Amino acid sequence: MSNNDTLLPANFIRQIVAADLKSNKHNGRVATRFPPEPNGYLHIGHAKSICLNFGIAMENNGICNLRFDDTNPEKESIEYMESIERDVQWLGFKWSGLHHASDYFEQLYDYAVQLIQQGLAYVDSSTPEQIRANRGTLTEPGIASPDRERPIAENLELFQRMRAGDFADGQYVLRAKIDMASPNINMRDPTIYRIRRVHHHRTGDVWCIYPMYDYTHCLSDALEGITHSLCTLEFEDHRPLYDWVLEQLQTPCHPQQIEFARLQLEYTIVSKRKLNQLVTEKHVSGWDDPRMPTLAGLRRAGVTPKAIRDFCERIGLTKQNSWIEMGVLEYCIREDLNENALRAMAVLDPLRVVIENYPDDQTEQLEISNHPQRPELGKRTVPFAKTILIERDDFAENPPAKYKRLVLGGEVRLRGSYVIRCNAIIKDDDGIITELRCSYDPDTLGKNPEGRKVKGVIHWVSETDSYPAEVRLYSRLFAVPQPDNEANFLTALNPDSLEIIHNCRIEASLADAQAEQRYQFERTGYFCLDTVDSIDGKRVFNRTVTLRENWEKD
RNA sequence: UGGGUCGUCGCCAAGCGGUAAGGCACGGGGUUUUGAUCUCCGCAUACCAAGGUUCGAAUCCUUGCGACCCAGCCA
Repeated sequence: MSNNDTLLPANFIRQIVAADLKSNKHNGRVATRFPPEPNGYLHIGHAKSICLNFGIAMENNGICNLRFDDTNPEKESIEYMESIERDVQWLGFKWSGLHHASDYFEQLYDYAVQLIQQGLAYVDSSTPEQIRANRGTLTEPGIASPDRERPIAENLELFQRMRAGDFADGQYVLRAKIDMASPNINMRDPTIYRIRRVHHHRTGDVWCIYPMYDYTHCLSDALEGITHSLCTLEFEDHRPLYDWVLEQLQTPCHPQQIEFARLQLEYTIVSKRKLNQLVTEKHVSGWDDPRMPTLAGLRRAGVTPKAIRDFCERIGLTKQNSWIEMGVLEYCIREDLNENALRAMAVLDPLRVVIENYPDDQTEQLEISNHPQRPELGKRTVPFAKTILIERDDFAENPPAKYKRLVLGGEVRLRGSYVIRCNAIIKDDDGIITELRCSYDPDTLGKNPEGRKVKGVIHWVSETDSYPAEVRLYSRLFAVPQPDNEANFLTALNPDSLEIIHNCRIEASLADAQAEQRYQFERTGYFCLDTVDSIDGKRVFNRTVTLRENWEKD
C-alpha cells in the first residue's frame, strides 16, 4: 500500500478503483478522462471533476486524457477549447492524450452502420414533434414510429445518403432500436444521429450529420481504453444506454461509468448557460471577471491552483446532492495565501498624519520582514518620514468599546515602525478630519515601550515615498445562497459585489509588483496585481479574499 | 401515482454488524508589532421515522417519510 492510501481520505470511487485493481479487472490499468464540451469556460464545478479524474489516474499510475466532447458544433468554438486547455494546465494537470470526439466521427459512423446491419438502428423520418409525442410519458410507454420496421437495406442506404447530404436538416434521424416501452425514457429508441449543416470548428464541412452524446461518449471512452468513466449524477439514467451500445458492438473495452454528485457552491452558479448570460449581458466584465466562479475568474482574482485543488479534496466525493458553504473555499484560499503571500502595506482610504517631533527632512529606510513566520522570505525596505498616511478608520474620534487603534491622546504601534501618540485633530470647514498631529517615541523601534502596553498595531505608508494604486474589492457575486432557486437568478445578483477604490497608496516595494505574486496587504486582505487592467504604469490590485475577522465591527 | 438515486452535527464527510473519525463553521482560553497566523479546549447517548433480526444495528430486513434526476434531433 502506498502513502496515498493513508493520506488521502476514502471515497467511494477510490474504493471501486482499488477493488478493481485488486481483482485485476482491467489488467492493472487505470485510465480516466476529463471530457468537457467546448461550449464555455471551465468553472469551479469542473475543477472537482478535473481533480477527480486526473487525481485517480495519478494515484494509481494510470493515465488521464483530455477529451473534447465536440459533437454539437452549434454551441462550440475554438476559443472555448483553448481556454479549457489553458485552465486545465493552470490547475496543475497534464493530460496523457488530447482527443476530440470529432476524431472518432469516421469510426462512429462505421459503428452506426454495424448497428443498422444488426437490425439495431433505423432511419426515422418522424419530426421532432412526432418523436416527442410518441415517446410516451413517465408513466405510459411510447409507441413505435412507422419507420421502426424499415428494412435493413433501406436503412443502410438512407443513412449513407444522410451522410452524403441528400437530405435537409432534420429530415431524418438515426435511432437506436431498443424498447419503446422501457420505464427508462432514455431507452425508448434514442436518437443517435441528426442532420445538421453546421460548420464544425475541427472537421469543417466534412460532415452534415453529427452523433449524439449518448452514442458518442461510450464509444469514445472505449476507443481510448478508458477503465473508469466518471460523470455526474444526472447521467445515471443514461448508464443503461451507455452499456447497451457497448454490448452491441465489438469495441476495444467496456469502461465502467460511475456517477458522483456535482459541486454546488453557495452564493454562486455553475450553469454554463447562466454564466454565459452574465457575460453576454455584461453583468460582469467577462468570463475572467474576478467575481466569476470560472477558473479564469478565480485565477485573475488571485486564487491559487493549489487552493482549488485542496478545496476539491476537502469537499469530498459522494452521490449526495449537497451545498458547500463559501467558507470552505475561502478557508482553502487563505490557508495557502497565509503561508505564501508576501506581506506589504497599502492604505485604502488615506488620512494624513504629521509626526510633529520627527525631523522635517529625515527619511528612515526601515527593514521589515516579508513574512512574520518565514524569515527565509527576506525583508524589504519601507521608507518612514515625518508625514505618513494611515487608514481613515484606524482613527476614531468617538471610539466604540474595545477599540484598539488610534484615538486622541492615545498610542498605537505603526507596524514595523514606531509607537505614535495622537495630540490633535484637524478638520476642514465641513467637520471632516483632514489631518492628525502626532508625536512618536524614538525609543520604540523594534522594541516595546517601557512601563506601558500599546495594544493596537496599524499599517501606514510614507506620504511622499508611496505610490497611487487602484484597488478593487470583490465580494460574492450573488446576495442569496442559492441563486439558482430564484425565479430569475439575475435578481439575486449582489449590487455591491465590486467596490473600486481609486486613491489608495501602496508602499514603495509594491511599485514593481509582479503579476503572479500574491500579497497580503496587512490587516486588509490578500491581493494581487490585475493582469488585464494594470497598464502604462497604472497599478490595479484585486482583492482575492479578506483576512478572517474574528471580532465584532461596530 | 413509471424508472433511477440519496437521507450520519449548522455545512461537508468517514463509517461496510462490535458500541459515532476528520474538516469547515461556531463558542471559550493562551501567544502575537497583522483584531491575521499559531495554539489549547468545547461542540451528535446519536445516525430520516417506525417496527423487526441479533448478545450487539448508523451498518442487515420490512414498512413508511423526505429530497434530487429523467419525457432535447443538448451535453
